[in-house]
Amino acid sequence: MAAGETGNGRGVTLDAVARVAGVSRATVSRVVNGNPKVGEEAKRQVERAIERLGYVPNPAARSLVTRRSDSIGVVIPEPPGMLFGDPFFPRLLRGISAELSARNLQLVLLMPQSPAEEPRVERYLTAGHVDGALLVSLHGEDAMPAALAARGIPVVVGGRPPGGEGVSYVDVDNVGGARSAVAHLIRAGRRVIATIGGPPDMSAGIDRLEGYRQGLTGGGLVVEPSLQVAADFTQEGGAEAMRRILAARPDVDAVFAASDLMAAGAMQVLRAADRRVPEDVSIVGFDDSSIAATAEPPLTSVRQPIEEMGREMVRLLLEQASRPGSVPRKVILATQLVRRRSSEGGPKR
Amino acid sequence: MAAGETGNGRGVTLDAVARVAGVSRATVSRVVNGNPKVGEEAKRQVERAIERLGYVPNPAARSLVTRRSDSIGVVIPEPPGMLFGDPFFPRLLRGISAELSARNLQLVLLMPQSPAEEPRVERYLTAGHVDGALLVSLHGEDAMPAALAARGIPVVVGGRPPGGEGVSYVDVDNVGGARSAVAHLIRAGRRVIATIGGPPDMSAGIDRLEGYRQGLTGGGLVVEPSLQVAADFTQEGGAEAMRRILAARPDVDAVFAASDLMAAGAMQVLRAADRRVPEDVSIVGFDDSSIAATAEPPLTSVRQPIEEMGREMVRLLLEQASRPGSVPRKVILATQLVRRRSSEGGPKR
DNA sequence: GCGCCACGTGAGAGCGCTCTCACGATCTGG
DNA sequence: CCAGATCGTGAGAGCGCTCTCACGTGGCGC
Repeated sequence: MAAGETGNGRGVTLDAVARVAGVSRATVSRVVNGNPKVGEEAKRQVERAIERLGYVPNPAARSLVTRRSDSIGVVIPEPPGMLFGDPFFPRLLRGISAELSARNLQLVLLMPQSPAEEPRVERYLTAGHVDGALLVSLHGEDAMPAALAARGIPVVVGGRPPGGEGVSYVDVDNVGGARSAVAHLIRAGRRVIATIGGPPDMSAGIDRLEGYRQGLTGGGLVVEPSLQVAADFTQEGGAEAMRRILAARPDVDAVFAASDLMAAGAMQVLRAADRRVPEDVSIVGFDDSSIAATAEPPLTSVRQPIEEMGREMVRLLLEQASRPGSVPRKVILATQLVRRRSSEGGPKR
Repeated sequence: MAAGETGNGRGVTLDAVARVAGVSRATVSRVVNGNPKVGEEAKRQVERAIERLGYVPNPAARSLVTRRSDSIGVVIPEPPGMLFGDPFFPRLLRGISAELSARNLQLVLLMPQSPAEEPRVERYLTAGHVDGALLVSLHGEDAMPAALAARGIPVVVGGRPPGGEGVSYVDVDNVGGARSAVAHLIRAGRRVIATIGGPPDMSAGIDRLEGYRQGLTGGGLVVEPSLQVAADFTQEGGAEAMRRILAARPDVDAVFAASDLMAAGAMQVLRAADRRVPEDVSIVGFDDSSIAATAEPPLTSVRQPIEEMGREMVRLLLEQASRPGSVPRKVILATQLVRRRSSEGGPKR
């Protein structure tokens, strides 16, 4: 009686509970699902029986009749996940997970490790395993959002989809973040401001470049092609870009890098070229990842609310699922400039 | 006929396929599941019908009868996941995901964000949603592995569980990695080697400290308490520990930090104290995370095969699931020292 | 030439749950 | 005091699939 009384619940069915409680299956089901139309006495009996038998509903059986799976798929293609070296990925997942578990939904993670695996993922998502899907944005045009939407499964994309905008998405304000970074540099007296951009086929790259241009124009400076170099978000790419910039424009006195990793690469090159940061060249990165605080000097960077992005994706998805056929919506979350030493003080002159 | 012929498969049942193909449900089921006992002609007909109708099996219905879910749960408690600031977490997930999808299994991610959520997770795992569970190791004693095992659900832990060893686990060779780091420092002529350890309630902390001691002893040096300071794997913790070490042992000429983040913190403090790295003080970290390469000077570090750890966890889990009641096994994966500038050259003398 | 053995196939019984519907009992209003 | 509404409950019909079992049918050995 001490132990073993409450089994593990596996194999205990609704029917068994009903028998023990002396009621019908329907009544037990009502109790389990919180249906108010149950008498006091019956409810008590059922609860006791459930407790005693350690009953746990069989999810498959339930799902079979309700036609819901109570879980949603999160698709993160391999390369982007790794690119942002830093906690981007875990933080996004964390936000998504938090919002999901608050609603008693489960998270099925799908990581196609190559384009070849995408059909598999798509098949999985459309087979009814999930009630909706969250996709993190991908390079260039991606057919998946549209394909899923066409099959009637609710979809929300994280990060503005580079292709069309026929799908709901959540993104951080890349344009605004970049703009404020540049404005900050101008305010500090910098006048020859270069940018190391991201890949031109990713919206984060495109939008941050756009913000850079707006920042210059807004500050009364002119946009010059010789000050713009695209890279790939990696440290090595950032270093290479910085070399090119130094060669073309030795008079550069500030750099806005579209990622912290690229900023770190740029800083190495500047150091090798005997340019002091921030005295000779000011630097601002993007992401406010852990290397920003670690760098020497600590890197001014644009912080993005990644957890919040995850949460918002879930909210948008559920909203979408609750009324099918509604028009795609987009949500843009504000970014924030975090000032550190790499952009301190005015120019040397 | 051009479009719309193949629907999305939702709502198309086995029965519908059977009718179109002119066979029974059983035969269709056989074809779908690759049962060889089906005639050529029938098989062809069925395949055609499946294609035409866009049939996709209903996972819930299948799961209801097979009593398998074809998915496994991965439990990652919040704090540890974030602690290793760097790609530890995504990389592990990537390894797990790769191995899982090769076997056509799905990954359900559970991130209890506080101990209060653990019962929820446990209930989920035992309700039959998953065929097995992968847990990443946790602080101190954790009841979950035992609880799950008791309820008959296969479990594999990532990282040696600090408590008992009554459960299968996969870990990297923390002891060996730390030992080789210290051996490397000794070989370079260092004699006063301090360590900044991890939390003493985490196996990674314990084992790396043990490896440090073995390294010293193996190199003919003595283990001195004044050279050992425990921290929490964070950069700030590493900095604080370094200050303590400098105060107690100004003669220190090398530091083995149990994480790269702590090594970075230590380097900042050394720089502030006008000690050159590596000339005055050599440093080796652990994890070989992205900040190791980014640091200035680049940080020598112990690399761990994280993806492989994920893959191995899956293998072990499936092995365990295939024969229930088998004894717990453990798998230890080798680590590798990656040399960079932070430990270059001999001592200054 | 007859029994026997594959072999391919179909009928049908569930898997455990939800949900509609019908029913008796109790309550309300005129 | 009775019609009608209200409430709690149970019976039963599936949800879509797998799998056992039994049933032809043809080929083979002796």
